[in-house]
Amino acid sequence: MNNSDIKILLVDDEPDILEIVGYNLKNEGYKVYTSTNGIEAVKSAKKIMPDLILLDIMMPEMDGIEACEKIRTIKNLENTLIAFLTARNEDYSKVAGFDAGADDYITKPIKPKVLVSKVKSLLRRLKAKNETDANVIVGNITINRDEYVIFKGKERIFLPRKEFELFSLLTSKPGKVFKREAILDSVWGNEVVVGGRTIDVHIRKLREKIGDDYFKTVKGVGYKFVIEGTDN
Amino acid sequence: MNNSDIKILLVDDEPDILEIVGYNLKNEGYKVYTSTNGIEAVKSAKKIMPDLILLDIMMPEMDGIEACEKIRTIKNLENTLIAFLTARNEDYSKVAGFDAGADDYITKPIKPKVLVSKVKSLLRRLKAKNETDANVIVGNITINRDEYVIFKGKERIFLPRKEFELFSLLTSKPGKVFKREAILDSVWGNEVVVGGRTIDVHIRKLREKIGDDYFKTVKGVGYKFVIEGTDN
DNA sequence: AGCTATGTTAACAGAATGTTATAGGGGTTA
DNA sequence: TAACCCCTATAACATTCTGTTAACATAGCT
Repeated sequence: MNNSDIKILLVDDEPDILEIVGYNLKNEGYKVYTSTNGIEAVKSAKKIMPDLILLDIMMPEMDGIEACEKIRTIKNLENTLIAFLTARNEDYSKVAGFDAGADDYITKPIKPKVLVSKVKSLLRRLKAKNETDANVIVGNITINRDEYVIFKGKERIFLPRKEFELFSLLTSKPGKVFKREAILDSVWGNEVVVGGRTIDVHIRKLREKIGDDYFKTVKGVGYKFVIEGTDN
Repeated sequence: MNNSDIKILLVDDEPDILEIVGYNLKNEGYKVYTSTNGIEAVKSAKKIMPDLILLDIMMPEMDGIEACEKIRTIKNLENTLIAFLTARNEDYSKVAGFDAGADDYITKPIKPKVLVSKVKSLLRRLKAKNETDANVIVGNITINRDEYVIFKGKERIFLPRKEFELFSLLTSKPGKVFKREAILDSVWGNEVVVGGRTIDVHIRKLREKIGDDYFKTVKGVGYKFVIEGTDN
C-alpha cells in the first residue's frame, strides 16, 4: 500500500492546527481531509472511509469523544484507526477512562516529527492487523493460530497444545484421511514414541469438545476431518 | 514491520566485506544496499532512507566518521541508526569517545552470527524508539510510553522497566499468544540468557499490579493479554 | 465365537507454571 | 561512606494442567 493510497481525516476546530498538521502529513504522501467539528467529521468519515482519523477532543458542536463513539458504530469504519488529539495538561484519566474506542492519543502541542512518527506507527499497526487475520476457516470452524483458539460458530473453544496441533493437522485438509503414522510424525515428531492408543484418546477429546460428527474414523487407516453435514 | 520493509545501507571499501555481510543480511530478509565510500554513502542514504547504516571507518575519499556526521545533519535521517565497523585493534576510545552520532560499533573480523544478532538488536532499539511516543489504548487500559506509566481506568499504575516492556509487548497485540522464546527475544534480547522462571515471575507481578484476568497462560506456548471481560 | 481395531474412562506422573522469599546490583539520601 | 530503597533474577517449593497409559468396552469381520 502506497502512502498516497492512505487517507487521513483530520478534525480540529483550530484552522492553524489543520494547516500545520495537514501540511506535514501531505508531505509524507498521505491524502489528507479535514473537518472542523464532530458532526461534520462523522459525515465526512462515512463518505471518505479514511484509514486513520485524528480527532481533537475539545470541539464545538460535538466533541471528539462523542464523535468517536458515533464513528465506531458505523460498520464500514470498523477497521479505521482513531487517535485523539489532547492538550497535555488535560487529565489523562479523562481520556484513559473513556472507552470510546480510540486506538491512540497524541498530546498537544504537536511536534510535526513526533506526529509523523506516530502516524506511521499507527498505520503499521493497521497493516499488521489486516495481515495477521490469517485465520483458517473450514465450514463453521475458525482456527486462529495466533491466539491458540478455535471457534465453532461463535463458541470459543480452547484446546491444549497437542489437541490443537492434531486438530490443526486434520483441518488442514478437510476430507483427507491422515494415517496414524503420518499423524504421529506430524504432531509428535518422528523421534517421540508413544503408545498406540494415544491418538485415539486425543481424537476422543476433540470429539468431546468440538462434536462427534466432525471426526470420522477410517478403520485400519486413520482419521479425517469432515465439514459438518457433508461426508467429505 | 516486516524484515523486508527494513533497509540497510552497507558501506565498506572492501568488496569482500560487502559481499559476505550483504549476503548474511539478505538472508535475514532485509533489503541491502551498498556503497564503497563515504561520499557515495551520504548520497545513497538521502535517496534510500535506510533504517540502519553499517559504516566502515577506514575508507578512501571520506572516512566513516565524517560520513556519519554528514548523515546526522540530514533531517529525514534523524531516526536512522548508524553502526561503525572497526578493526579490533583500532583504539576503542577513538571510536567510542567520538561523538559523531553513531549508535553502535561492530568489530572486525565480522562473524556473521554476531553481526546478525547485533543488527537485530539495533533494529529492536529503532522500533522501541519509534514506538516511544505512542500512547496506546486497549480496552480500559492506557499505556503512556513516554512516562512508563499505565492507566487502568483512572487508576495510575507505575511499572518498572522490564515489567513495562513485557506489558508493552503483550498489549501490542491483544489476544495474540506470545511464545516464551519470542518474549525473551523481544524483552531481554537474544543475547542475554536468563533462567526459565524469570518470565513467570514478571507475569506474576503484572497480574498483581494490573489484575489476574488480563493475562492468560497458554501452557507449553506462552502468554497473552486479553481485554477485560472478553476472552480473547 | 474369536480376532482385530477402535472407543471410552479414569487415574497417574511429570511437565509447566504459580508463588513466595531472598540475594545482589545499582542508585540515592543522609 | 553507611544506610536505605528499588529492581531484577534466581532458588525453592506449591499447584495446576497435560499427555499418556492401562484397563476394559464395543463394533465389525471371518
